[in-house]
Amino acid sequence: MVQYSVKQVAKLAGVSVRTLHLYDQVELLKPAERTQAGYRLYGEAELLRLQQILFYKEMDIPLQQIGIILDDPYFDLVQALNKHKKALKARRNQIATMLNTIDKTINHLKYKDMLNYEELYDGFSKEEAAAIRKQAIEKWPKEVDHAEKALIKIGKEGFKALKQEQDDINQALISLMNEAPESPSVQFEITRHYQNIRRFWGTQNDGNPQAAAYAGLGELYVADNSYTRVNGEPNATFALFMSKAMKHFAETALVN
Amino acid sequence: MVQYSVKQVAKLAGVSVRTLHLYDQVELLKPAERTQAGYRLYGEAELLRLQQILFYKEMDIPLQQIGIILDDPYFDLVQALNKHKKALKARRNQIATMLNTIDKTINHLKYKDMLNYEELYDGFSKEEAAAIRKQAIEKWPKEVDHAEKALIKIGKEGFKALKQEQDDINQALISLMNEAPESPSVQFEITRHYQNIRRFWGTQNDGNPQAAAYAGLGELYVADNSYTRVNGEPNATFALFMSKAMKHFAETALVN
DNA sequence: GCTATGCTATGACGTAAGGTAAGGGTCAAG
DNA sequence: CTTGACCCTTACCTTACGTCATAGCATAGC
Repeated sequence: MVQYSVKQVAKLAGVSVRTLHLYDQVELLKPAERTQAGYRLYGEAELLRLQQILFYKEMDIPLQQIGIILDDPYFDLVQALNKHKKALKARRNQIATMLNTIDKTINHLKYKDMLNYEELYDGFSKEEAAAIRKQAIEKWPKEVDHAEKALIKIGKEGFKALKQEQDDINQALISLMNEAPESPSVQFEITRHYQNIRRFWGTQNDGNPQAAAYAGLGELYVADNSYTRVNGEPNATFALFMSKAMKHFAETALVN
Repeated sequence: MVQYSVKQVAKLAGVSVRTLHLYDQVELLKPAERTQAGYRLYGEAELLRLQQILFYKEMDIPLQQIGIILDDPYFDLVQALNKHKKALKARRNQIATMLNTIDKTINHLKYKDMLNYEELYDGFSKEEAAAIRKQAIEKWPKEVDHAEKALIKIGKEGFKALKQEQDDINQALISLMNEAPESPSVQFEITRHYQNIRRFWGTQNDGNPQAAAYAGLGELYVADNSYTRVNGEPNATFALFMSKAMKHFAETALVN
């Protein structure tokens, strides 16, 4: 009968001694016996059980559950695994969403100060050009070319009109800042705001993806309020107001 | 100047009161002031900051980091986000691996006792048929049909030969159980084992994916040792031995 | 027998982001 | 003046260990 000490087991299985102490304490893996001095001694059977524990641990199954799996012969393992699988999938989707948000934010920050496109957007202020370009990049991170061609196609006059209307809408919204973001008057202007934004975003699809994107843009305004300016100055309160109004709009008007 | 109590802020932002207490404690979000009685009072600015906190929290960024992002104007946010993105991607891939393992295990468990295919595998024992079918399903979960057609195509004689060799290899390995799993003699038999298994797995691709799959099969043997039988009885020690030998083989011989 | 070195034991604290009480003030309405 | 809703702080619980701190045991060399 071969016997192994904690350190030997730890090395064989690639875990720490502390882990073995813990597993002993929570009754997940007890040593086969103890020496007079209290040293833990493990046999082959325990090594096997440890392998099984690690097998399930690889799937991120909590230790408690592993104990049940290994000790309760009537446990419905398939059902438990399916449930766990569902949880993992949810987590995976959540991470995918976070990655999207991060990408958007990075693009946002990266191109925020990119103000050197005079030759392309000749005739507009640097700030205007950068704003347009940024919004394009946020929508089509890898298709900036396409976006810029589209903007050029609009032409200077078309773009100026677009910009004029955006300013117009902004002024209207600023004057409504004391109203509730959900109030009809605000939501009316928000509708115009949305329509105008959509021209930059193209018209590929409508409904839910657009709703989420629009609400997300509102959140972005809050995270970086240099976007929402009042009389040329970044204004945090206006940013918050806009994000609330946009969120409300997305959740009501844009629900398909 | 509008003031909000904890409960009001909590409701507005969709967080718990406890969370506000915590953020106060860790200096992430302090109330604008306190009443005589010690009640927390928040203003619009704090509401905005809370929105920003939640914005970053959505990306799973730790609170400590969020504090730095919001308070240190020289913090390189883009770099930090890129780093975080990398971590998230790693986590995503890890979850993908776990989902694969779970799928394999579920299939393994599900079809383990499916022994009613006499008509298809006529002439072989039920156990043999089930074993074949299970391995097929593990490799092609959604292409069992195809797999079974392939097996039929091999024909009874071919299959019997395959089975014979498998038994042969098993006997050889059992007799080598006292050797080290990494020893040349064991690894030689493992090579045969691998070749034979590969016939069930097809020959689509070789190299690393195969290596991981083979090592994974070894782990599966440990998790359910009814696979590795000695004289018809499940044998845990043999399972452990096999998994070690297969892992070693995968890590040395199968490295491209 | 003594000691240096290495292994082992238990106990306890820390981690992240809160949940969940316990025990006790505060405030406005009736 | 009481009631109910709200607020406060303190503190323990969660996961799966890492990291000491302190102290007992084992073995090899002298």
